[in-house]
Amino acid sequence: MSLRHAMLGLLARGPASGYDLMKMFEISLSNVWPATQSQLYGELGRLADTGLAEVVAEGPRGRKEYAITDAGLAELRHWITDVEPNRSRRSDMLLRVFFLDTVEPEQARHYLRERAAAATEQQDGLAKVRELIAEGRDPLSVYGRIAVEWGLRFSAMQREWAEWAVGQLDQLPPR
Amino acid sequence: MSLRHAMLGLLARGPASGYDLMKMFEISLSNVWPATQSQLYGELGRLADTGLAEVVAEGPRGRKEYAITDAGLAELRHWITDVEPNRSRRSDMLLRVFFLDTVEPEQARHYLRERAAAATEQQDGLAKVRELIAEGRDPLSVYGRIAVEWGLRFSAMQREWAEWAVGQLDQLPPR
DNA sequence: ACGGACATGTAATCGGTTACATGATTAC
DNA sequence: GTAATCATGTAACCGATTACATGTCCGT
Repeated sequence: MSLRHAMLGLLARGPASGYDLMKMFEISLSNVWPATQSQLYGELGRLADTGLAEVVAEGPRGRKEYAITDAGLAELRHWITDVEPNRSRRSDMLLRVFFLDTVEPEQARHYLRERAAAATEQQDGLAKVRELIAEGRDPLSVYGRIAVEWGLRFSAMQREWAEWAVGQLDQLPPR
Repeated sequence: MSLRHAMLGLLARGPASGYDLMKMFEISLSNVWPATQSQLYGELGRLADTGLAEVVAEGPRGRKEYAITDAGLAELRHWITDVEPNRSRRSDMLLRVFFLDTVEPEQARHYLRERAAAATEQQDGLAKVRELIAEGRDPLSVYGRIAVEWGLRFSAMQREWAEWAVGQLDQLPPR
């Protein structure tokens, strides 16, 4: 139930409407926990029903502003400190590697080179993000940089791995 | 629709029953694309309906052995070479990092140390797997080693990142 | 004879995606 | 006036998980 906790996390920074949350997800959480508009409105209702958030203001166009409750904050903290993060993650990229023996070695090589290129691209994008948030000693900046650093290290690892893997293909017997 | 392709990939190595596939998923694919028994039987039916696989033998206890068809092999190869892998994905581990400012710095430190420990554990497990499959120039061994290497590099990266991140927390102002 | 492995299936539920549907307010 | 943005909601569908349900064969 991580969507619920992602929403509680954002609401912990201040009251927001469904529409506000939607933009926050797009801007800062899209790489870590994407969510659709439908999902957000549905879950906001459930959050209010279970007392983890409440409507604190109504505005134009039917706008409803929600705030996290004490129970919601407690639930958020419980999730962060007491719930073990999921270990395994599905990867269709890696799944293809398992079955690369069903295509020509030349296509396998191409596949791995493409992975390296994609990783480089991602790395370049994140490097720019890091520059933008290089300042700030406040908790939000510090934790933001830690998250971005994960992405940078991940894409660097993936690029190096893919380049190494291309070299490994020389071991293959002629087909 | 990666489950379908994972199954086609396994069937490409030879005919198998639902029960056989189940064990193969548990043993070799559980870290990359877990699947449940129900899912496998359901998808096997659809694979047969759409002509990507077919029943080639029936055995005791109602056992049905499936083989990949030419259409299935074509679909598998198409998926490997022409379909772009999903780039990023959901990580509740990283999501928690975004909201570490809602708990005490000491708990944040603990969270990150636990990530480092979990990564070390995973790394040790994979190192043992690598030893077991160190031999072999055949495609299956080569691609298997490439996949395991990804896991090793990933867990190494995660451990180093988590250790680095703990150090970053010294930047935080006293709470 | 019996237990463990082999073997297949269905139903309920859940979280997520896509598409549909509607309308108010604001800036130009 | 009108286009962009703000704003909320519902319905259908899909893939994955959990639980239920049933029965057979093989080794000891």
